[in-house]
Amino acid sequence: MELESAIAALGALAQETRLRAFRLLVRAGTEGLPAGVIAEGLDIPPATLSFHLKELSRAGLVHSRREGRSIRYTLGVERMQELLQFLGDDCCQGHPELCLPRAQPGTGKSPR
Amino acid sequence: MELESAIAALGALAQETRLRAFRLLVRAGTEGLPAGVIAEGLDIPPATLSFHLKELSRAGLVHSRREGRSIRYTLGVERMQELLQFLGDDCCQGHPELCLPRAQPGTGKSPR
DNA sequence: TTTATATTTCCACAACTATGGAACTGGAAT
DNA sequence: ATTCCAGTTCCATAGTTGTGGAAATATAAA
Repeated sequence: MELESAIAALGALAQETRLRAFRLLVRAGTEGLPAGVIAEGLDIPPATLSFHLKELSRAGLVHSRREGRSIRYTLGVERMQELLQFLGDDCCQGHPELCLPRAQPGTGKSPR
Repeated sequence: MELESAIAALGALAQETRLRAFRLLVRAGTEGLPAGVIAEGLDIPPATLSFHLKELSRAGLVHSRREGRSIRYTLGVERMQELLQFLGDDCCQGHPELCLPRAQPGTGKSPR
């Protein structure tokens, strides 16, 4: 991953509304969620959500497709993976134990 | 990790100069680097670097200590780990293979 | 074709962020 | 004490980002 795309991805996530939307999509898994459901979940006006989804989309962190009259958003998994990889790069090569989290079952507070 | 600190960390990294400085520190490992060396490596004026290091520091992504007349910066490993963990949360609980990168030896282009 | 629903685009305004020169502070050397 | 060196703080300025109402667009239903 290039520096530029990493910056775009990090910038996209560095904002409350977008980070929340992103996490909803992380949890929604492969089927994703329609914009309206996200707006409702976050309790923000549609214009505002649309602005933020566009930003996440520019960064490649979400994808969207029309589905009847709604538009369904899904997580951009590849980009997310690249980002995590990128952040860990080089650190891990010297000290894997320090930087990369493992998929640890019981560790996380899950976000609500 | 809380949403707020995640936003602070992501925001701190979402800027070219800071992301570069951060990566220098990732590669520098536990001994870190004095500010002057970073400024030189990034080729920016000290006032500008100072501004950015402060930002990284506010986010907990770097630590600093005076050492003679220079100030040595080191990676804030714990915070970095928390952030990676946070981004993977919930995704991993359903589909570990999708989200978390493993420490893969031959995969990375190393950043320069 | 008219009407309703879902979402986006447009726009203006306020708030925040980055840049770097100049002045300042802390520590070491003479 | 004075001078030098490393880094920080201060400040003005330019640029970027977030907000949400109103208007526009696309699809589906009556």
